[in-house]
Amino acid sequence: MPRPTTPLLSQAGIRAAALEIIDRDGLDGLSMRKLAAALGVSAPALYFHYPTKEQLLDDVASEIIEKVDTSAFARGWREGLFGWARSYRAALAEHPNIVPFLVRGPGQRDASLRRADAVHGGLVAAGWPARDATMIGASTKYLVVGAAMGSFSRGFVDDVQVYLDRYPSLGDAHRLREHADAVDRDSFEFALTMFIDGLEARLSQIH
Amino acid sequence: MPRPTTPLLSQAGIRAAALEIIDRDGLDGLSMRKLAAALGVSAPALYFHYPTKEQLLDDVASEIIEKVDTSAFARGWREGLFGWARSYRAALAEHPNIVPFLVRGPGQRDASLRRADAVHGGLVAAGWPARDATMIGASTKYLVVGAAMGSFSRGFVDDVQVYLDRYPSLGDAHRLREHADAVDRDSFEFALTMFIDGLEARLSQIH
DNA sequence: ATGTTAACTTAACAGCGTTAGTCAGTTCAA
DNA sequence: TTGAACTGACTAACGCTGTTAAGTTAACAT
Repeated sequence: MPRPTTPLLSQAGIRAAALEIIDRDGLDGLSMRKLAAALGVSAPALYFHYPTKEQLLDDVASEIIEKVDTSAFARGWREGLFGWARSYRAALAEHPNIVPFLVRGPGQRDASLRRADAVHGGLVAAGWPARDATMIGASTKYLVVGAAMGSFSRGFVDDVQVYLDRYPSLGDAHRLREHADAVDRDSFEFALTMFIDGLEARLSQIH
Repeated sequence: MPRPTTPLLSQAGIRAAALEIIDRDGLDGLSMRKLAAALGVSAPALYFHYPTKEQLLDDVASEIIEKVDTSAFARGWREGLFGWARSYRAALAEHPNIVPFLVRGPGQRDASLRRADAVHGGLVAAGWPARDATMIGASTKYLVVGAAMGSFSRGFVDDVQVYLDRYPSLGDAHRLREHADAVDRDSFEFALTMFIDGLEARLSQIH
């Protein structure tokens, strides 16, 4: 079956199938052979569309970052920071399994750099010194990434037996997971609020 | 060469060699064969001492977490939080390459659970509501993990060409790296301070 | 009509974690 | 002192991985 009339593959289709597998089976659960099988094709066929697995994952990662919204800086630095952080976290929480990969290259991914620039610009425009703006951007990223890694880690306890053995009275792992998710979500909001409260006090000291 | 007079391998020796390789070649750079070669032994010999690579890494991770110090809570929650966070971050920054693995199981690793308990206890003893204490612990971990992932990411730019192509005027990648490290360190301190300042305001509201 | 490119195929390579089976040195019981 | 059991290594091999090479034919350009 050589050169079909209408192409079987496209970059977008490959990305979508890859992300689906990652969401379902984890980052390690994605192999080129499995991906090819899901697309009804042999593994080397993928290499006609993507030079390496790394490049493919990089594109998937960029697609996710592209959803992060920094527009809230139009309503002030406080709103901007909240909006960016929440949107960033939400984007990662939607695909927790890819986070460990996604976090590798935030320094070099274009979509990330554009957003970092927007954040920095929004902060400086609101009266923050450039050096503070850099640290605020980095700090917020720490919170987002840290929280995202938390929800990523959760995936490893689907191995629920570990918990059931330790807390035999619990019995319902679904509840446990939901609880952990809620703690993570609340803790993130908490951390973000405390951090921004601290920032506000500092800014009022500066001016 | 079967069963030598004095054993060639020990769990501690294997862990040390593994960590050395991880520090030098990255997490993906560690293979059982390479590790065995470094120890002057064949790969399957390792399986006599460790049942899986995962278990080995888990032990290495625990060894690192074991260095995290929570004793500063004896001097109050503020000092405790600062001390814990800094010690935690320092422990991870010493071996950035293992961080992505280390972060996988903080919920199940015993060394982590013990420290989480100490932190929670220290906060509650200082007058924080239990629910807040949980969120404070989680939030601080987010900052530490996020910052650690940042310094982990740095490893991927040893591929300096990426940067040199983009900023040809820079020319000295060593400087760039040091600069990034400094930004990370300062941003972490900044984030931690802002966060704890926010906490202090909140605690004074509670009481 | 012909040559080139495009999009797939199967076969294969080197490396991975891991298992099976073998073997000699050590330790302990009879 | 001998024999059995155990220990700590070995080589060979399995199935998996990302990736490359070579072959095949449909589609497109001249």
